[in-house]
Amino acid sequence: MGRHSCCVKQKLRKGLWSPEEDEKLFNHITRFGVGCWSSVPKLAGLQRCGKSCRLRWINYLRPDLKRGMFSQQEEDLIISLHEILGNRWAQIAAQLPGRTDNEIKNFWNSCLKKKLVKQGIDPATHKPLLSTDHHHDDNKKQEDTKIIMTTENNNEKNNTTLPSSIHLPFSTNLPSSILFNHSGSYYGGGDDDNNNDNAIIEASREMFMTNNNNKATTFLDPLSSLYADYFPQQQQQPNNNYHQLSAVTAVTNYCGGGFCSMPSLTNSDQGGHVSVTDHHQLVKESSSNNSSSNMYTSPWDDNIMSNKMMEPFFQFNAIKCEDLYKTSCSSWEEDNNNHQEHTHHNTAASSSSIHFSNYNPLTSLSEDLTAANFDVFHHI
DNA sequence: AAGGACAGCAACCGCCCAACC
DNA sequence: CGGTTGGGCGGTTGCTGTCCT
Repeated sequence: MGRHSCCVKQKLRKGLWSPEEDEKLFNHITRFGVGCWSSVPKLAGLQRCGKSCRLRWINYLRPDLKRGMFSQQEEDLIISLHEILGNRWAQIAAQLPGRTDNEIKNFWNSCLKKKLVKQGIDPATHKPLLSTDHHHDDNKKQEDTKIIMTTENNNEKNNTTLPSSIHLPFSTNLPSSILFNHSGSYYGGGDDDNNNDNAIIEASREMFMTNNNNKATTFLDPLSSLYADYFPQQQQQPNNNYHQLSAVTAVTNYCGGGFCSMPSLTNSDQGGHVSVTDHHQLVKESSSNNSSSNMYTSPWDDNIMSNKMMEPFFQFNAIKCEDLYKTSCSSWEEDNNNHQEHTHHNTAASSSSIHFSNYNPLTSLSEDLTAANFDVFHHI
């Protein structure tokens, strides 16, 4: 059968997706939904085949994707499912919410397969390898166990090693609900300047979105955990400069067509460098008729994750954190040296849609930093 | 410091299948 | 009923970053 007809057309781009392409696709799908993929490129203004768009959406842009490393539970589940299902990655992926078949397939081929072999298990049959080497025994198993534990311990103790993408453990840092009034004043969370230990974390809880005309609204707050991951010493060095850094929470009005001024929607900059993207989903808990407050709950609440009201979504590019950090913190260079893994972002490529020039890290105000429909609020 | 080897992963390719005409 | 089209899936490739010598 060969190539799809949609791919036969000339002048179709191939290879890595640029942030601009991602944004176009993201805007299109969020606005019109997933329909006929073959028509998506034309409607979205992309020089890609529909298949490529579909793949990009499913494997990367979809807002419900879980990112970051596989947990031990996920790993075990994949192995178990593979034993039953074989290489039916799509079926395996169906059992792991937020994971794509491609991701699982890659994980299997790059890690799990080798791990099983090391443990003396045939990854194809999940039975002990019939090897002439009878020493795939306790020593090897212990070694493997050690490797796994070391990795996990590192993740827990030392956040300086970032995965290529992060699944934010948001629920651990966010209050269950945050109250704001309609002007964006902050009512909830905590921002105790006298207790700098958790200044970033506490302050980053500030987020706000007004609800317009009883329609769905979206917001994102990528920062409370991003800071914990990006600048872990923040919590260890309460007197450093970091607490003066204000975090920016981008807020936009979904119904107002506000995606147009979103920052880059990709975590893959053009150089293919590592960067971090997170997707956040808003749950508007209360009816907008309740004028006393707008209450938002953590989108990661399991009960709410199944709630249809969470449909609108956002994603946030951590480059913004870095840009802001550079802008705001005089000790950037110093920190930069300590976080080389974090510095590969092509910030120039993706910072065009948001400007920090007017940003005052020492005040607590909100201002419209970008075009219409894109509001930025910040805190500390 | 340089370069080769390796690992990880995004994206493409080719095939299958179902829906539609 | 056969041809066409489009979506889905698994295998594979190739790029990039990291590690190792």
